Amino acid sequence: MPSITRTTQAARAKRREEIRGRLLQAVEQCLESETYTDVSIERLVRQAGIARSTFYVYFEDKGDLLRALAEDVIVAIIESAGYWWALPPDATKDDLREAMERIADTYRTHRVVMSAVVEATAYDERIAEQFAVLLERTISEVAAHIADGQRRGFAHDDIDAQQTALWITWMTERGLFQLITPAGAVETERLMQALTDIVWSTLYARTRS
Amino acid sequence: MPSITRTTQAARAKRREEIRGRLLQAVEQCLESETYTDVSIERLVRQAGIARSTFYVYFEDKGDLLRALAEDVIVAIIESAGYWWALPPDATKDDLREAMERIADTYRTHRVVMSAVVEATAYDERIAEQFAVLLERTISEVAAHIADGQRRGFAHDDIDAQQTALWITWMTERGLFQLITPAGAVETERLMQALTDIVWSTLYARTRS
DNA sequence: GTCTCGTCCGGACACCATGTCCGGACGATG
DNA sequence: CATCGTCCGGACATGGTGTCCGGACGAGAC
Repeated sequence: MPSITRTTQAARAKRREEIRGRLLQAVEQCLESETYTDVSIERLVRQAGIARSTFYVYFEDKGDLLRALAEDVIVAIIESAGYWWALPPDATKDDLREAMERIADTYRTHRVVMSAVVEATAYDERIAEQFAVLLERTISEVAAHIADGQRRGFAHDDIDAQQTALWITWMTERGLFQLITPAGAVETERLMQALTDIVWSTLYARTRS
Repeated sequence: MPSITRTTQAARAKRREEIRGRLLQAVEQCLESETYTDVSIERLVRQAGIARSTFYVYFEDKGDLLRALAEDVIVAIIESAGYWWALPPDATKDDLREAMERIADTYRTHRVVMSAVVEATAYDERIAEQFAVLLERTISEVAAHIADGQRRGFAHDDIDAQQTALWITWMTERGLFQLITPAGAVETERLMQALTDIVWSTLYARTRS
């Protein structure tokens, strides 16, 4: 007879979550000192203190683990980006800058995972797909924001909402990645101001004067 | 006694170039049907019709081969981008669009190699370095163009030339990559028009009226 | 107290790609 | 015919991956 007490199941689930959490934590630690590509499952499980064979009980492969890690981060980014399109029609340039900086902060907070995701996106199809969802979601939100602004008169009506949304999203994503890259000895404040200026002059400038 | 006739040396060099060329050609062919990461040296040399051991006489590794391939392409891109900052002070928006489209054409022409380079940049340090040179070179050219325009009155003087150049370059690079990516069922014309609009309203718009 | 179940460990295995090395073949030169 | 440069083919060590299995162990079941 299988032992299916409620308490047993709960205990099992808890233990499962505990080990799963150890793995997620371990990969973040590994990513502090190594590139995602360079992280081997061997070192990963040693860091987590579990057997290599056990790893495959929890995740298909390294990519699966990263996808699990990325999910929460992507949600956080989408949420923080929401402050932009929630801006009121009469928002000032400073309001826009603050919204942009909020997104940048989220990127910085999750810098380790985001770097790995961008890296893996280059050659792991499934991660690329997941990342594409983030991009597409953002693009459609930006496009909707522009179209809404055009109807309500706070955005230029002679621009192509869809295509402009593409470029602005690509630009922002790429720039934020540069922001969290080790090589980037960038001056964050001036950088974010410049991004704000570009978006402002592209979308709103001529409707305020 | 070693045989070092002039004709011998010339013949040897020619043969060397011939094999080297076969390898460069083979990798381009492989990249038509496979990702850069998925290309194995085994298949590569089979495609080129040489022995695997011979490969290592010509290149250190796969990355070395790609770097060799990328060099020419990068030169071509820098050259085509030059048409932008060579635009006269009284250039129209259409002139700008044509300059942008020229860059896009170059990207498309070298789509196979550029895709591989962007992919490899994610995890191959030395290729990343090479790609960074392209970016930095472009950024400084754009920055110089903006600064020049500010002095001569054809560009907005209330923008940060350096930081704006960063964003515009990142945006363009990322967008052009999307343009050559298989997933991108993008409408090229509208897309390039939108890029032109963004750059125009950011840099020049208020100086012409 | 013993049985059984779920779970994890440790190790073995086959597999694959990489980079190095070497002996043999071959052609061109002196 | 000896020599040199070059390429081929194959062997080898290395290191990572994903799968599999026997054994251990704790916690309920009876």
